[in-house]
This record gives sequence, C-alpha cells and structure tokens, in this order.
Amino acid sequence: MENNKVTIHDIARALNIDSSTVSRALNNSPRVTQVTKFKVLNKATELGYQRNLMASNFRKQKSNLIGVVVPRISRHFFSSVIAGVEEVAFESGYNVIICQSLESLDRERNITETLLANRVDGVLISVSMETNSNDHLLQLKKNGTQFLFFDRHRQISGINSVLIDDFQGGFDATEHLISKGCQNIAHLSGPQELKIYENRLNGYKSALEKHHIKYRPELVLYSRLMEKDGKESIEKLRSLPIKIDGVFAANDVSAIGAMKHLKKNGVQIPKDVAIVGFSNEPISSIIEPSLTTIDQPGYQMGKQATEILLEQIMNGKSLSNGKKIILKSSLIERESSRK
Amino acid sequence: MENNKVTIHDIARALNIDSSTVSRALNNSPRVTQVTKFKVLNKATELGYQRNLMASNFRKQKSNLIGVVVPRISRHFFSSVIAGVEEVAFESGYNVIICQSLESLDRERNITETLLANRVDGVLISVSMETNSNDHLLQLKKNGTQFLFFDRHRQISGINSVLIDDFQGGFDATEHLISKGCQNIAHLSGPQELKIYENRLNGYKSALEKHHIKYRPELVLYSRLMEKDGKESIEKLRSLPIKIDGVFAANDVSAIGAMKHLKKNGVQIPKDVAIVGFSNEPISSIIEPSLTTIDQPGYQMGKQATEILLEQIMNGKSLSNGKKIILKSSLIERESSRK
DNA sequence: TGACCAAATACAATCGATTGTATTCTATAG
DNA sequence: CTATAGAATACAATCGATTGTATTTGGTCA
Repeated sequence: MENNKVTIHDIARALNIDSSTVSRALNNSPRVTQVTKFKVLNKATELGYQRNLMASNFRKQKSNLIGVVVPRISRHFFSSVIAGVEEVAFESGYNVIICQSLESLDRERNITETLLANRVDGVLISVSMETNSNDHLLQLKKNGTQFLFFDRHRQISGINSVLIDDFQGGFDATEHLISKGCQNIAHLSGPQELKIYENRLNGYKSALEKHHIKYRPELVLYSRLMEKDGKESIEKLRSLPIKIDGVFAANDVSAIGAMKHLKKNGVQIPKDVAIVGFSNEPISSIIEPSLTTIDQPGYQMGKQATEILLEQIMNGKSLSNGKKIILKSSLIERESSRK
Repeated sequence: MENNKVTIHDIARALNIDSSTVSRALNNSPRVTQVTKFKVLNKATELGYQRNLMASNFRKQKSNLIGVVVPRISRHFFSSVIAGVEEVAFESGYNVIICQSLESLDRERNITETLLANRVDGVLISVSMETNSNDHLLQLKKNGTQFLFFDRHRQISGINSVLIDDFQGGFDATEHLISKGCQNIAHLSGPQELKIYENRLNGYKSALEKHHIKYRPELVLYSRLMEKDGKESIEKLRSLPIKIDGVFAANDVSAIGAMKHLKKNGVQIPKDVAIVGFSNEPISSIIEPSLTTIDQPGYQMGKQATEILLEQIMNGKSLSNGKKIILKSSLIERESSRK
C-alpha cells in the first residue's frame, strides 16, 4: 500500500547522523567506521530501506541499462542469444532492455532513438534485413554510446562484432553436400546488405570452386528466407532445366519451407535432393527427415558479446578497434543429407 | 565522441530565457507562447538536444519501465507473449525489462528484488514451476508496485490475471481423444502448485466423467514436463497392466518426448496411441505425425496483459480486484489424433 | 596540558528536468 | 494616463543519492 519512501535521509535522521555518512556506509566506503556501518545497515533493514536506483543512476550518470536489438525475439537463435546476454548482464548488475526491429529499418531507427534517450550504457545489435544504411548506428557512435554487433553486422570502422564464421559455415555445408555426391547444388540466400548472407554465399562459391564445380548464378536465389520464401524458391528451381540434387539454405526456416514443398511433391529427401540448413533451430531436429544444419552457438555468443560490451562500458571506449570475434560453427549431420 | 551534454539549461542560456520555460516549451505546456515554443524547438534541434530520461523519470518518480518475468525466453509461447508486451509498451513509451526465472524460485525472488530496486512501474509475471510461496509477490504488492499474472498464476487476493481457459483446454483435449475412441487416456501433468496444471487436470477429469469413463489416478503422471519427462512418463505408463490408447500431455514438449519414444518402439500414432499436447509450439506442426494441440494465443495475451497493467499504473491501483481475464483457447486437430 | 595528526563525520553542491509560486510584461478599459 | 487583469516568463525548491571539501573528534606524544 504505502509507497516505499524510506530514503537515506530517513535513516540519517533516525540515527542522528548525516545522509552522506549513510550513503557511504551503505556503499561500504572505508571512510565510515564498522560500528556506524553496522548501525546504518541495521536501521536500513528495520525501516525497509531500498536504494532508489533512479536517483543513484541519475547522479552517477549511468543507467546500468543495456539495450539489445534483435529482429525478432521469437526466433530461437535470438532468444538463446538474449538468454546469454541476460545471464552476464544480470550478474554485473545491469538490466537489459530488449527491442525487436521486426526486420524493419524504420523501427530500428526508432529503437536506437529511444535507447539513446534512455541513456543506455551500451547496445548490442543484430541488424534487420532492411538495414542498408548506417546513420542511426553512427548516431550511437557519435553519442559515445558503446555498442557492438552480433551475428548480423555492418561494416563500421572501430566497431567490434561477435560473429560466427559464416564463410566457413557456408563452405562446410556446401562441401558436405558435395561429399555426398551432389553436383547441382542450389543456394537460398538472404539480402546481400547483410554480411552474414554474403559470407555464406561466398563460402558456398568457394567450396564449389575447390571441387571444380562450376558456379551457376541461376542456382542462387535471394529472398527474406521465410518459410514461404523457401517454398517459392524451390518451386522456381524445379522449373529450371537443370535438375538440382542438393540445396544449401542460409537458414533453417527456409530449408524447412523447401523440404515441405519437396515432400508434398513426392521428391525424396535426401535420395533425390539433399538439404542443409543453417542455425540449428529446434525444429530442425524434429522434422522428418531431420535437417542437417550448421550449429550457431547463440547462448555463448550472447555471453561473449555482453562481456565485451561491459568491458567497453567500463573503459568508456573500445579497447580493440573494429575487431571481429569469430565463434566456431559446426555442421550437424542429420538425415536430410545422409546417403 | 563528445558526450551529448546538451541540457535544457544550455538551450535556456542560448535563448536568454529560463530553463523552466524551456522545459514547458518542450512539453508543449499552454503556459508558453507559440513563438517561444518555436524558438526553443529550433534551438533544441540545432544543439542536438535530447531529453535526459534519467533525470526526467527521476524527477517524476516514474521509471517508465515494466518488468516481465518469465520462466524462459526461449520457449516460443513466452517469446510470443513478450512480443505482444513489447508492442503495447513501446507504443506507450514504456521500456520492458525481461527476466528469466529459469524455473527457479530463488532466481524469481532475486528478480523481484531487482525490479523493485529499479522502481519499475509495473510487473507482469508468469511464475516458475518451483514457486510454491507468495512472499516475494506480496512484497511487490506491499510496495504498491502494480503487477499482474499471465498464464501461470497464483492465488493472491486483489491481483488480476490474464489466463487462457486451462480447464476448458484440458476438457477439450480429453473429450477430443474420447471422440476418437480412446478409452484408456493417460495425462502428463505438471507441478500442482501451478493452477494451470491443476486446471488442465481438472478439465481432463471432467471430460472423463462426462463420458462415464472411470478416472484412474495411476494414469496421471506428474513431472516438470521437459522432453525427457515425457519419455520417462510414457515408459512408466507402458509398464502398467492397462494398455493406454490416448495421451493428453499438459504441454507440447513432453508430448513430443512421449511421441519420440513411442515411435522408436514401433508404436503407431495415432492408430495405437493418439496424442494431444498443449500450447501449439511451432514444432508441433512440424513433427510427424503432426501434433494435435491446444492453441494458446500468446501474442494476444501479452498485449492484453500489458494494456491492463498500463491501466493499473495510470490509476495507481487496480480497478478490477482479482479479476481473471480468460482468453479462449482452441483445439487444433492434427495427425497425432486423426483416426 | 596543548599541539597535532589522522580518522570520522558533517556540510553543501550536484546531476537535469519538473513544477508551484512569484514576478514582469502587455494590453485594455475607465 | 493609470489601474489592473491576465498572459508570459522567471525564480527557486525538489526528487535521492553521491562526492569533494570542510569540520569535528579522539588519541598520541612532547
């Protein structure tokens, strides 16, 4: 009922000492005697005192807030990252504000604006599929707000990123299909504004090259990689004169869209067409045949990104300039490519 | 680089007026002329002013923060709820702090403590499986922090909840199985401290009763409903002398655990055993056979809960005392019960 | 005893925006 | 031309904790 209104001044008054002493006692400053600290702590408990973080943060010019911007919370990969972020942040006394861009650049701009107004101490961001400019990100930089990218990054000088090795992932996925005997391998790629898709595509190309398979641009389709995009892409591919026998999709969702369509049309997986996805979403192990995919360590990525961000916040600047932390990804072979 | 340090005082100085006038101008107060407002707004843009929400919130004794406590972000149902919360909160200028209890009461206590210290304006909570006491929740109440339950609630007088109709869901699921000819229907239930599981169980019992099927306690198994719990439960059930022909699981994850085990052992679904889950997780439509389940409108639940919470915050109190908003759930028939 | 040092505590300003009250300004009526 | 209402603006306190500086206290040594 009654607003918890106990302040350090109330404690000070009750003990007939100054509020500054109370403050220092509560913060365990060496400038206060053990005896006084004990009295203050006791009285604080007695009165049910709780530090007003709004006041404290304001005075210290530190919000103890971290903003996390993701395209969509409900994507398992991102919620794993967030779980990792939470873990590290919470331990260090930071709160996390989570924002969804829903793949919209407008929303993303809006979000960075809000985060700035809230004076967050730092921002972790994985950009939307629409993000093809850096102005809102540069605004963060100009304001001195520490931030870094994870997963979906853009090239901005001096800004760190925590990524997985998308090139290697794309390479591994493609080489895996080749090792299974596939020769006409299609690739479902995403917006090329995003480095991750560019890199996965490059990995794909590189694996083809290594194995002396000609790269055919018509086998690479670009979309936003939703389930229906996977379906539509595979339809287009099947209308081509070339008969594809392998598909490397840049995410699991589109891979599953493709699989569903193939199954419905009586195409056998992996016998006729082998498929590899990307991200290791939980559904990929449940679907039948289970989907071979590239595992992305989301939880670990979240933890690591947050550790680096907190370090940047502590130092008021990034120690490593424009560094890319590359986390290992690994191929998980499942039935969709086992032949 | 340079800290955005422009304050209303800078604007005031530049225009040779008082900061209070600037403040009122920026807040569009009727006490300031249009001319002055115009000048202030212009100068603000010119100097790159951004309101310091830390200061503003502190002064107004309002954090504009909402805390959301969920067992686990990565569960699709909860991330959908959060998406709904975000949506409504963001529009109203609130930020959302998301916390995971990870099904631990200790963590949940810790979290409410932190949220209180951060002076959040309100809290939405879906309690953990371990939560068997209300002390930490009563602390919120005592502090005058507005809060309400969604999905997993506890009985506290005067506290509102947004729920789905678990009883009806349990009833529908069970009756559906009966309508498919099942006679020996097992139920995988969760901790009875949680009303939702109690209610789903009651729905199950009620449906049996309506159709004059004897309720057998040995067919109801209690667990934390993880995938391996589903597997273990089904193992136990299969060792009973009674041959079960239907399973109603209180969530999809445990249903899938059970399905996997049955399939591995050559039991045909739905021919030998029909299965119904609960929650309509994305995997449930992907698994084969696809899983009949009860749809929970998570996104809508998040939106509605937030609307009510914001109303409570506005009024400084709950208008409706201990009201339960019950959202409709609906059975989605899929292959796991189609016979 | 008095001087002096260090330890403990008190004083007071501050963070930036908000807001109740006081003051100044302007225009109009008498 | 002055009195005055009402509009516009200025003044000043405030939110609660923090922190640099000033003051007091207590103990030690000459």
